[in-house]
Amino acid sequence: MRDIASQRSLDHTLIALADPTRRAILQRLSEGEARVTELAQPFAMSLNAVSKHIRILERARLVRRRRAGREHRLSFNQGPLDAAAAWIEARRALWTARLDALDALLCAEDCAASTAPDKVSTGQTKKKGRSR
Amino acid sequence: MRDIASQRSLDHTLIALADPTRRAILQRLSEGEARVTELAQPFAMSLNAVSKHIRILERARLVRRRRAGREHRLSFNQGPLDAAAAWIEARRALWTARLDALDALLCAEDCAASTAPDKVSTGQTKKKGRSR
DNA sequence: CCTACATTCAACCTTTAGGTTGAATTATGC
DNA sequence: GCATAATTCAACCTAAAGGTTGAATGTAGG
Repeated sequence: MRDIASQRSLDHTLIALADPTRRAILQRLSEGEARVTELAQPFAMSLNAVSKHIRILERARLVRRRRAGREHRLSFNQGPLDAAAAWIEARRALWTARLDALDALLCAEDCAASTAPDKVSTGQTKKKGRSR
Repeated sequence: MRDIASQRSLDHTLIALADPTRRAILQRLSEGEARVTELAQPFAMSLNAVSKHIRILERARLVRRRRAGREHRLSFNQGPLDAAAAWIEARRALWTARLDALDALLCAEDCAASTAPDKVSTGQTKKKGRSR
């Protein structure tokens, strides 16, 4: 039942990352705090548009806001990236495992049927040329 | 000028990942090939809806299609995940580097100003309790 | 051949994303 | 106090996402 919440927050994180403007903002913030106007400056769009992007980054908790008088200091928050990276890594691991199993199978066949063994006995079960 | 293309493909990858249905489909496919109907079966939505999700996964090149008679065999393609993981890792690295630099600064101050040195001289410049 | 299956295409609906402009809010600094 | 700066709020637009249903396509198999 905790799954459904982390599902949603993963959604929010990935949605937030899936836009070049927002990725640029995050890039900037990963180098240090900034105000809204500063963040908006490099972009050929209204301040309002950037403000909305920031809200989406906040929804994903990738960005935090600290009100300091009339200006808002935005800062990067790494946490959600970890979850996203973990998800991606898990699929990669699964897939790699599967390909390795396949390699093993193919190699077993090869080893059994092969009539021209060229450096065959070196125990090479590792992932090698498989397309990917 | 190659950047703009890889930007777009990163967009497509992250957009594709930013939906729970599509992540579930990818999860399934990372365990092995499947047909459209098989993929659709676990979901409480029309076959058509799933078909559309698959098209988005194909646009991101996360899924490949092999027509075999009247049925289409879908398979997982890991490549785009690598790019996404790389982007995420780069921001994490930047951020971590920055926090470490900050820690170093703070520690330098602490070391200079501290009047109640409790195990101070142990050369602890490492990242420790910083929030994250 | 003809039916039944696997899949997409086409048209439609509703919600959200991404952007605009203009007005409201709130703090600063003379 | 008052102009001005830093933000957001509100209303609107257009396009895309995510879903539906119904018809079209193409292949399989008795």
